[in-house]
Amino acid sequence: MADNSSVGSVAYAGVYVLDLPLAAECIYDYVIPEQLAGKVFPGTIVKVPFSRANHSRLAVVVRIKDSCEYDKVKPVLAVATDRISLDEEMLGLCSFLKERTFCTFTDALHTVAGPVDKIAKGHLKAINEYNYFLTETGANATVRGSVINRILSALKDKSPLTKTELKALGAGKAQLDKLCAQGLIRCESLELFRNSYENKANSPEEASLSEAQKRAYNELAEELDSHKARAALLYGITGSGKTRVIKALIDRTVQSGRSVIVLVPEISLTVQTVELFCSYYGKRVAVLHSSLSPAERFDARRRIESGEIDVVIGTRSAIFAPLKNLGMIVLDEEQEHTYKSDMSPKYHTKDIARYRAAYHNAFMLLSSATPSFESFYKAESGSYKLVRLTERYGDATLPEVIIADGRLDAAKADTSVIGSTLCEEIQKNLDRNEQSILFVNRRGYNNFVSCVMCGQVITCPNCSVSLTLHKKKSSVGGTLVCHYCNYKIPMPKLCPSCNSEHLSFKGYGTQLVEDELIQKFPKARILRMDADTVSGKAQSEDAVFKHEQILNDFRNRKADILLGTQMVTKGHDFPDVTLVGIVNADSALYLDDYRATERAFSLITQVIGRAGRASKPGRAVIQTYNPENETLGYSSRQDYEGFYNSAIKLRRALVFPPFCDFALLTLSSEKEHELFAATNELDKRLREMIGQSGEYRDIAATAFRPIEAPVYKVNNVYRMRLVIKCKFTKRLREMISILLDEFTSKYPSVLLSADINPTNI
DNA sequence: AGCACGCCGACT
DNA sequence: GTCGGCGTGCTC
Repeated sequence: MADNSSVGSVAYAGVYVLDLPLAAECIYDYVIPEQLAGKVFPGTIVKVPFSRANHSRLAVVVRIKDSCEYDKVKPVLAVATDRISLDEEMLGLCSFLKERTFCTFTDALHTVAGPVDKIAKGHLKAINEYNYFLTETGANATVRGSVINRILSALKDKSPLTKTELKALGAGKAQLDKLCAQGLIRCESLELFRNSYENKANSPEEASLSEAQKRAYNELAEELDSHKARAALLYGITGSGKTRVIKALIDRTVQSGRSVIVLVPEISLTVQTVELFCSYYGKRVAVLHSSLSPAERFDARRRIESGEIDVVIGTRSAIFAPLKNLGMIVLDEEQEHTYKSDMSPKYHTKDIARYRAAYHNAFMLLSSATPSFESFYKAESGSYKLVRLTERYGDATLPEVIIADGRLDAAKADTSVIGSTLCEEIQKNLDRNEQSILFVNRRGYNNFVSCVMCGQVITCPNCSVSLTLHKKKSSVGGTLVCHYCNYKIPMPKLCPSCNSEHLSFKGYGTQLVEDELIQKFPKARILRMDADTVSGKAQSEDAVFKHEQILNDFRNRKADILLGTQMVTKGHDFPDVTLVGIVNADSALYLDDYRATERAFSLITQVIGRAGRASKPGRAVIQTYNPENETLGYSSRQDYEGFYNSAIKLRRALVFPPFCDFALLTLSSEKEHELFAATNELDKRLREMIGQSGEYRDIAATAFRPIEAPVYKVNNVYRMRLVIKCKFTKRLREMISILLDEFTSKYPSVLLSADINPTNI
């Protein structure tokens, strides 16, 4: 134990020890020994002795103080690394994440600063390019050993040469080291950054802004120039040219010497936007997204930290890009659910953006054609500046929307998935040699296989969902696939439970629609884009590539019809597409989530927006059995504000977001009995806490009864949910923390996690 | 008595 | 998480 009664000022470091479970995590105090005086600051990564065994552990210093109540303080062992430390903003972000998402400090640290522990241990290093120069001694030297001679004469021709180039001449590491030691050559290492986007740089033509765009730009520039942590919502209909306005604002920010983060919902869906920015800003831009390797990610961080980057573009984790002097943060398509992290820490990018904007006095710009109700409400009520772009740019006009009533075909006993109206429109497009896009909500062929005799649906043995049939065009057999755990079996010929050969196939996905298209339009060239055609694994690097390839093929007119899932609906600009079809709008409209209509509106509006983006007029065919549906009406008129005004009344009346928050507690376990016991006790304890005489009766929260998760079992893990309607205050966070603490120790086999304002309820 | 095993609680 | 402490219960 340190003797802290001696003279002089004794300093203590308050630290978070890494890799502790949530229950053990708190700020531990360690005394800073004399030899480390002046070397330990908030943000320093240190080694400390921990637990009875005093194993050396990594820890992050979060504060320095000159006294300490605890009487058994141990000393800090050492500064773990000088390669990396956290600045004030990063430390603040870690605490912010920990407090609001109930994650461990270590989880927060990884999210904010990357694999700090690996970097500290030297597992992740920059790749160095070694350059060898000929010294004066070397230039005058005459050597025989044939390899050495070759090295020197090569360097006499051209200096420097890289290690790789010299190795090609047969030079080994030992020989190079020896020559260096003899002073004949000298070596300089240069950090080499792996940057896969570098080759995308070129100089595109500058586009000038339309009058409407200029007005929007001027209004937003005023907010940007204020150097205050202001926020604005750029609400612009599809095709109004929001990206041009944003580009102009980025220019302005960069010109004023400040940096920018541009966030996009998904890189593979926004390749065009990313390429556009890369081409404008060249080497001053860094691209960050989830399919980068740890090494590429590390390099990108180094480039950003070194100050050579003005613009970072990326998906949600790019919000943590360590840019200094941030001037603006843009969230493009701000309503997209991908901005909410689905893994611990379950943060919302917008909250982090607000934090960083406040820290830097930067401007936060949200942009969307179909803003989230939360954002539009804030814009309407004045906390965000609201800027509208209400006309399509250039000659483009809004597409004509045709609602195709599926009941009419059904009455004619037509069981086709592609109804008569949509068929006619596709045919017209094929005749005129114009392109069409079809949106189908689901992948696979049929998503329900059941037995006509015994009624059993073939389900996944690991999950409580039906298996989806996947098969090649018009072939027999095929594979049954679970879309949750990827369990696969060959399609059985007989019912697995009663051996009957009468199986029925219901529900359809992209593969069946593709098949039907081939039958109806044998001459049409069709491209299908869904998770299966893009790649087996949707998140691999390959996926980005295949994605791009399909889209490029379509843009280059190698196909007449592009058919696919959500992927086909996002901001791609296809000038020759004059028809879009939504094969089944009902599947989006009737979900039991309170935000289902909001999402359906957004989806349908986006799909419609794909048609007629250039000078040719476009049409959109929406197939539905509910042509009178209100949401459908609003989206077919592209009337966001009408939709918002009607829906917000209901939200207000029911006290739903944005007028309240939801906290979702999920309990999961492989052991169903223990899950039940834990769920009941959690329910009881929660009601006690917020009840009449409970210690948290002041927080005005309503707890709903625990229910099974929408998919009760996934990968043999059972899941129960408990929803609390509340205001997300400090008191509420405190209560949830206590619940989490109590339960992790009491039910070790049950995992309890909290998610604030989850994307689905 | 001596030790294997499992549960619990502490960790600055 | 990881460790040690300590109870239980079995074995030499």
